[in-house]
Amino acid sequence: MSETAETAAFAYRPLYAQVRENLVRRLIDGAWQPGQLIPSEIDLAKELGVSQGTIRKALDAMTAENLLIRRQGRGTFVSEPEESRILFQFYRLVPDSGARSFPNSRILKRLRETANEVERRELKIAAGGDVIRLERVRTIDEKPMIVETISLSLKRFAGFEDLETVPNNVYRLYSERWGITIGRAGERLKAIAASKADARELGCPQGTPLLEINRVAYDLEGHPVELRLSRCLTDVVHYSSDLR
Amino acid sequence: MSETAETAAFAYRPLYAQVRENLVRRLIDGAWQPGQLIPSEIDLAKELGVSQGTIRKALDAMTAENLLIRRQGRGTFVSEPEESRILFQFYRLVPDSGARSFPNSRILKRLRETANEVERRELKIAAGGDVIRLERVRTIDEKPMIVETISLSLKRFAGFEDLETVPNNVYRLYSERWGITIGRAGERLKAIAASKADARELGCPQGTPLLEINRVAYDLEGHPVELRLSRCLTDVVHYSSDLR
DNA sequence: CAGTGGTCTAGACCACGCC
DNA sequence: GCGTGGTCTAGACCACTGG
Repeated sequence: MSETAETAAFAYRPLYAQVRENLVRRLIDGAWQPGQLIPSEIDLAKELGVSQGTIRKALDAMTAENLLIRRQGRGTFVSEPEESRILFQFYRLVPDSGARSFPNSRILKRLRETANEVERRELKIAAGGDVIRLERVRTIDEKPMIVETISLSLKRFAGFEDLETVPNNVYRLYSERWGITIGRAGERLKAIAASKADARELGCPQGTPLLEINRVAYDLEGHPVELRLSRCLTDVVHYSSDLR
Repeated sequence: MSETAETAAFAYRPLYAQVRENLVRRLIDGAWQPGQLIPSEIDLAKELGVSQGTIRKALDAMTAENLLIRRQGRGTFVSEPEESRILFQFYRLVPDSGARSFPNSRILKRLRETANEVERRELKIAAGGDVIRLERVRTIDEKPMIVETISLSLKRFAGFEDLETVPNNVYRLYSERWGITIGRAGERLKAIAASKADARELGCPQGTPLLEINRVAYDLEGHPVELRLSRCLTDVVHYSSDLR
């Protein structure tokens, strides 16, 4: 561990940051699987030759990033994408009533296409590269609420075409089938008018104001993985955002 | 400090949490003013009779909440509401180009009214209580982009009626004039159609899709302070949200 | 150079979960 | 009772700032 600090005199990096990088690498490489109990602080400290306090600082940082979950008396676990906390981490549309419910999905289309300009730019796909384009409608209490298009690089998600079904929780699918964990996402929101096609799927008049959510999701290494364009009816739900 | 821990056997609270509470109180009471250099870790440790590490943990927590700014070699300072970091903390509308610019404001109305039902509920105002209602248009590069209504409890903001002018940055005004610091805010977003009045102010056709932002802002004690309803044209700007 | 916050260590004790 | 993470302490050294 410490050799790195000594040889890297050009750019000083704290020990705990190096430890964190080492441990995140284990998640990326799949050495530590979602749900798994990882070694105790003391064992990790012995293994890496640093103090327990330094290990703790790295683990605390990863916990703050939702990569790990610590349970006093039990141990430290790798976060699972199906946990409700993670489930809602990337899903900010909530009913006005406040009760958080998760939508169901119905797939409209699943196509393999050549990546368009936006997809090439956002997903860093080379010219001529292919994408999987997934169109689906999401319903809350049977009522269509969201129509969305999901784009994935076929290079990154080899074999997506051959899947029999696409589950509701695709982030869990990414994790289980391709070992890709979504670490963070950025969303850009606008208000738009419903197109003819959107209106048909959502059962609303053409031109109805919709909330457009343009999401790019990134893996643990910070590479863009998924592009998602959602159009949402917001008559009985809203997008919730906390500023602090 | 420690007496609290001993007498409060019913509900254990870590020392650093008690220290944090003690220090936040100094901000609320105005003993520590925005921009001020606060005592060093060592001095605080001596004063409160705890170790430097415990002080550090409290200060780090407050730094994470944007209440303090720590500068290695210089000291720890109280955050100022006019700093650009804080300025953009509560302002998530950015030009599609990415260059972050701050809008100007033009006041349309400033009224004293009896609080309506929504204001009473969100701002915890008793029946019959009064509010200041502020209507303004915000422009980016001279172009009207946002029309918004700000509601404040008159009880909390005594003398607001008598102000000669209302500045663009009202959070700084709250801080300087009434010693109220906004600590966090919650926003609920919807897509709506422009009303006749909104359309006139924004120079767009009636029915144009607008992004509606419903914000409740809270002070350091967690009490609601400001209610704000914004309607935004999102043709050249978008609302930016980071999920992690 | 002195003083500040930032890192790292070592060790003690506490609260919690499980057997 | 034992092992886990959580808290608290004390002290050393490093990196940065300003006079």
